[in-house]
Amino acid sequence: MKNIEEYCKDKNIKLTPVRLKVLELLQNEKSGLGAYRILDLLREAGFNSQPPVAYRALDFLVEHGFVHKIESQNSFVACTDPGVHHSPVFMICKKCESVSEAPTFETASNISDALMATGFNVEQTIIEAEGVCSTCSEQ
Amino acid sequence: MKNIEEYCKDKNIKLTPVRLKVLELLQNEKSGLGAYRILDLLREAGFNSQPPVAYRALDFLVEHGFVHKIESQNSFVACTDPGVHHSPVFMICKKCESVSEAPTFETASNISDALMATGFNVEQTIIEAEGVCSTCSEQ
DNA sequence: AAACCTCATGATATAATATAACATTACATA
DNA sequence: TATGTAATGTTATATTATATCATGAGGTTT
Repeated sequence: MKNIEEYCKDKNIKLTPVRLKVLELLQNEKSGLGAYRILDLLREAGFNSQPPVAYRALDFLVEHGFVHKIESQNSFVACTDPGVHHSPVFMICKKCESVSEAPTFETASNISDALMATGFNVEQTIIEAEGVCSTCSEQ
Repeated sequence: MKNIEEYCKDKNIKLTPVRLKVLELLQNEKSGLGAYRILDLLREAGFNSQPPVAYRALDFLVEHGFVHKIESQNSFVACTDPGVHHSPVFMICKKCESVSEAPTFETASNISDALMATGFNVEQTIIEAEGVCSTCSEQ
């Protein structure tokens, strides 16, 4: 959170009440949350609950790297390393539904390198692994 | 196509007219097609055009690896190497909108290895790179 | 202070993507 | 023929996302 507050101050952008609330909701969850789930939770917390409210907050948070979208789920998770530019790799557990961001491996950027070598100019990568997390595997 | 026909014969599964048509539509496209675009094209070709028709055909084709879903676009592309099990890596061009399947790099499976080493049991990976293709870069 | 600008929010409607559920058909084979 | 299974037909609806226009809140300029 301190990273985020500093980042906002530096860039002169505003973490308004809705935005902050959405960020907190995501930070309290191990799974990804869909926009309409977030909307429900916002309503419970006394916020206005029309879809654009949630989507605008999410757009803002994603744009600034505070939140990531999980494309294979149409869901959102809080970034575990906000303010630091990175190419996230997600591990999605089929059993407990947790979504965790893997520590950035060299191999992630190796993919970009390999693609770049074929002439394709990579700007962004989306990497999501589905499987079973270590905790669930042990059981 | 020969691969696909053999595969179907071997596994005793049926490439019915709608399924074949959807596959052909995708094979003729460099971009990903959305389900409702496919639905329109099916209608033009004289097929029944209710959403489940397209989604069922797509489910079948994806299940058997003849088609891949591009998660970041909610679109579908024909597989360039059907019948051969692989973890595809897609290159999505922002300019011409082409979607191409990268030749399978070792680095792709390296990601799995790296994640496995952390204790996460990978079953499937989704890897999509957004950027500019070599053709568009040259211009 | 008044006028103005910009960004954020409010509010309504609708677009785009996807599936549930149940009825019907087609074809293999017992 | 009857019976089972997979595929298709059909209707309705769920889920995800955006367009559009109106209003408000807070600065900056005049």
